[in-house]
Order: sequence, then C-alpha cells, then structure tokens
Amino acid sequence: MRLTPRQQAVLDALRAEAAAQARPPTLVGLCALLGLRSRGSLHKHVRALIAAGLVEPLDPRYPGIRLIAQDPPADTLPFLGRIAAGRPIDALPQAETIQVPPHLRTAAPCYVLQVTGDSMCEAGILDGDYVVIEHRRSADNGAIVVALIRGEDTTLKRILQEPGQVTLFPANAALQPLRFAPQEVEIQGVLVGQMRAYR
Amino acid sequence: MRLTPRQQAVLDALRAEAAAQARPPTLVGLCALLGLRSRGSLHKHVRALIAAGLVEPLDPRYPGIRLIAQDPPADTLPFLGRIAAGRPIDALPQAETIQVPPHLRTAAPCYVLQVTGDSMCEAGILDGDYVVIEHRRSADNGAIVVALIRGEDTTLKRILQEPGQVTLFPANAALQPLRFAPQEVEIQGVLVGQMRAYR
DNA sequence: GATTCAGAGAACAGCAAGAGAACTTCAGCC
DNA sequence: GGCTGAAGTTCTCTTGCTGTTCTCTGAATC
Repeated sequence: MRLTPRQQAVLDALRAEAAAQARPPTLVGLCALLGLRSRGSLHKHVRALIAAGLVEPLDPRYPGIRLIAQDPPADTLPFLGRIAAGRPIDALPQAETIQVPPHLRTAAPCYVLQVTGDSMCEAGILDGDYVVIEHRRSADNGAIVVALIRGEDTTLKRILQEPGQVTLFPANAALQPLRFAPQEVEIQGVLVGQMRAYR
Repeated sequence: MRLTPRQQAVLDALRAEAAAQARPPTLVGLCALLGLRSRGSLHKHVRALIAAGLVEPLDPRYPGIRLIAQDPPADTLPFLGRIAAGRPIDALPQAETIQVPPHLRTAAPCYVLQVTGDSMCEAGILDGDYVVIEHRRSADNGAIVVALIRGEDTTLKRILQEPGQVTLFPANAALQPLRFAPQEVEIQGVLVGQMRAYR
C-alpha cells in the first residue's frame, strides 16, 4: 500500500514527535504541528496509516496516536555520525541508517560511527572509516572501545582496565596513552566491524 | 523501441530530478523544468516513455512521474578467497559469496578478496581484511589495484604507470617498490571498498 | 503533398485534502 | 445524577491539483 504525500507528511511528523516527546500526540496536537484546523481532516490520514499498519488503532481511553514499533531491516544499523567530542552516544538522534553486512556486526544492538582523526591509524583505522560498534557498558582488556571521558569527550581507543586506573591507548606513535580514574571513563561500545569506501 | 530527441530530453530531466529531489515531479513541475507551457504536450512524451517501459504508469492518487526502478545492485558479491599467488582471478571458482553494503561498491561488476600479509598495512589494509574490487583492466595512477604479475603472482598494491615501466608500491616501510615492464603486469581490478571484522 | 514530431490550449473527470458541523464516549468534578 | 471538557469519529461540502483526451497549428523531413 502506497502513501499519499500528505499521509507521508503525517507519518514523518509522528516519527519526529515520537523521537522528541514522551507522550504521543493527540489529533489536536498533531493538527497544530501540521498547521491543520480540522481534526476531521487529519483523522482521515491517520485512518489510512492505521490501515497501512503503520499506526496503532486509536483507543479513546488512552488518548494519543502511537506508531507501530517496527524493527528495522536486519542489515541496517543506526548511523550516528562522526565521533564528536562532548556528545554522549545515547543523546544523538537516530535519524540516519547505514547498511552493514551481517559478518561485520554481532547479534547485540550495534550502531555505526564515522572515525575522525588518525589516532588509531596504526591499527588500520583511518580518518573517515566507518566503524561498527556493539552497544555495551563493559569491555575486555585489549578491545577497541568507544569511551566517553568525563562526560565530555567521545573517543575510539584500545582499553586497559586495571584496579584504580583505566588507560586508553591510541595506535599512533605520535600520541601518548591517556590514564584516567575508572569513574572518569564510560564505555559506550566495543568495535566489532569496520568499513572503508575508496572514492 | 527508439526514443525521439524530445522524449530523451524528458527522460534525462526525470533522471536529474530523481537524483536531486525526494518527491517525483508532476506534469506541471516537469513542464516548468523543460520550459513547456502545456501539460498535454508533455503528457504525450510521458506516455511514450511509459510505453517504452522506462516510466511507471501514472496514478492520479499518487501524484508524480516516477522512473521504473532499476534493479538495485545486488548486495551479494562473489567472494574469491584469499589473494593467492599464481592464480588469475578469472580462473577462480565462483562458489562463495559475501554480503557487501552498496556504499562500499560501484555499479560495475565487483568481487571480494581477503587480504594476505601486511604489505599494505600503512594504508590501513591489514592481514585478513576483506577488500571489494571493481573488475577492471585499467586503473588511474595512485589507485590500489589487484595486479597479476607475469601470470604468476596476484598482489594488492598502489600502482604507478609510466611509459615503459609500471611500479607497484607497497604501503609498508619494510618493503621496496616493485618495477616491471608494462606487459608483465595485468590489472585485474581496482580497490573500491574494504571491510574488517573484529572477533 | 504526406508524414512525423512538437507544442499550445481547452475541456473534462477523479480524487486528495481541508474546513467545519454534529455526534459519541469517557473521565473528572460539583 | 448531571454538567463539562477533551478526545475521537463520521459526515458533507468545497477547492484545487493532477492527469487525460482532444483539436489545432507549425516546422521539419521525405
């Protein structure tokens, strides 16, 4: 079943709201978002989305328009952009996705980042590479992890966890290992795959 | 069925729009693009393109003129195994396949090899990496190519083609560039993508 | 002259989209 | 109970866009 342009716009607005808001929007709220004055008009579109299986049937006892949760295609992972200082991974919007072959990921939830800088170049991880990260809060020593440092900087490094001290090793002779107290370093995922396009 | 010049122009405009715009153009929009004043005139051309199987039949309920979707490049490519000395790529049995995301390949025929050795490690290509190779007989200078040397050895190197001499550069300070007569080197493909799994 | 191609323009039908009115249901409150 | 307001539902009416078909005209070609 194909959506009309307006139905697609309603669906897009619903998705944007679902990402931003805790409460699902009502017909009135969605009307305001879309610049409509008539609930009746909007209701027609919502009915079409329900028929298409994209929106839950409405229940007046529990107001609000809810999207049907749909698992994304298996070979598509959220692409969270370049590793940017000062932004915890969780806070990034999950807008884009990128195709990842199954042998580059694990069964656990994964996401994709694009590498910035050459701090891991001796490990064959270059500026611009795409890395597949398994979302985990812990890692084995020697693994390459995405680490959030003091809630400020996100970085990709090889990790060594010892009692009272965590060391992050770059793979670049020009750079020094970084030592932190354990509570300063938050592991946000472990490197499980890597992709590079030559253009 | 052959297209008239004007039909070809309409098709070209449609392709340009499809690449640039999210929404497919309507008759009115395409008229503006082509400098036409009459939807009726344009409709004749579109009808011819539909008959030629290049454009989807129009449906007023879902406005817009859509090109027939070209079959997308398959996401499965032949996996020809590890780069092995003494075997031309063409001769390898095409038994296995491997999944490759579209952004790591080109529209041309491609295949996948697994890298043996560290001769390209400074280019971020490590032992065990999977490389996506576009099947070509020629390459630009500076490209990383799969080259068959004297019909014996297959290798992955950066290429420099000069009059009377072809040089293959490893990316490893421990190794020397290799110089050959042009007829000794046969290009079997150009590196377009790369994948690595961490296990 | 006949044919083909291209464009202009008129007229038409279909339908998405919106406005707005009237209705039901339900929860909260006095 | 009865009132009120919010939310959802159904309906009619209107508008405007989109695609469609048609005729007429002009230019180029054989």
